[in-house]
Amino acid sequence: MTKAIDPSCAPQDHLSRQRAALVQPGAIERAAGIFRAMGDGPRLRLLTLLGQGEACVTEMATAEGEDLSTISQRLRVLRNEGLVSRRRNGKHILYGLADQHVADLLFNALAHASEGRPDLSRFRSLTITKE
Amino acid sequence: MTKAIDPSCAPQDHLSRQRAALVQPGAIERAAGIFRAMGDGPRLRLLTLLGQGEACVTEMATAEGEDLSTISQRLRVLRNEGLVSRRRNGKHILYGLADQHVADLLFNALAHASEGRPDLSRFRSLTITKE
DNA sequence: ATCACAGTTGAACAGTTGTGCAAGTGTTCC
DNA sequence: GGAACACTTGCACAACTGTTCAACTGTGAT
Repeated sequence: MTKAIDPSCAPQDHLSRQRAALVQPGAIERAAGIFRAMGDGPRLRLLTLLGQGEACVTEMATAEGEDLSTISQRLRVLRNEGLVSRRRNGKHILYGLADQHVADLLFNALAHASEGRPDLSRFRSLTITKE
Repeated sequence: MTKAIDPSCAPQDHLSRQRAALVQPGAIERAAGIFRAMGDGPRLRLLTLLGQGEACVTEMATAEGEDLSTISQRLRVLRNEGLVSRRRNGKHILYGLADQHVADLLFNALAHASEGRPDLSRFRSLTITKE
């Protein structure tokens, strides 16, 4: 194991000291958890679905052409990271995006992924005007 | 396999039709790839490091107390998703955040993860004023 | 040209994660 | 109460991912 010693590529290493002051240790791990939950195609599709408004599990299952159980499992991951809200409405359970931060994250990534003409203006307005 | 049929929890399913019009199919997969790359503690630490300015691999290795090879492998994942820039400077190779979108994503997630008093104002200004 | 330095890459192994199935809640309606 | 509906959860298995080590590439100095 060849550990690295003495960079010498920068005047002084401003890195390790400053970073510690900027973000508290736990924040990075939690942020990583959020990204990990969003870092899956099927799960991200669910989030974009919810970006257009609340939906029940059955509704999402039909939209995705998937088993109810599968959707529920995906939602569990998103719930564990606090990305979605959940409320019961009679027989159904309605899911939605947890807050504006999540909608922003979603919008930002889609914009970056679309690179150019995403035509997400309608999507953004839909999610922003939600609360 | 119990496929779901007929939601009946919403007036009509506005979901599948609208979503297709909003984001092109490939965008979600690419966005998921971005999130997946950021969804790892060690890799995300690297990005926050780069959020404070460019750094060479050795510098990051010392800051993280890791092997050079390990850091390089992590950077490869970030590079494959277009999250970091790379340029040679003599013996060293300097990495940086690819663009403002990445910095925004990073900032947003850290803000959401810190929930309250992140004190990220300095971080944001550092990354925003970069170009 | 040779040596040291800086970084990359491929392969193998261990740990993690997504999915499908079966069995389990909780709610509404009769 | 009981049946039907709308989910949820635990488990097992396959597929993926991160790390490590060794070998390799490219740059700068002697």
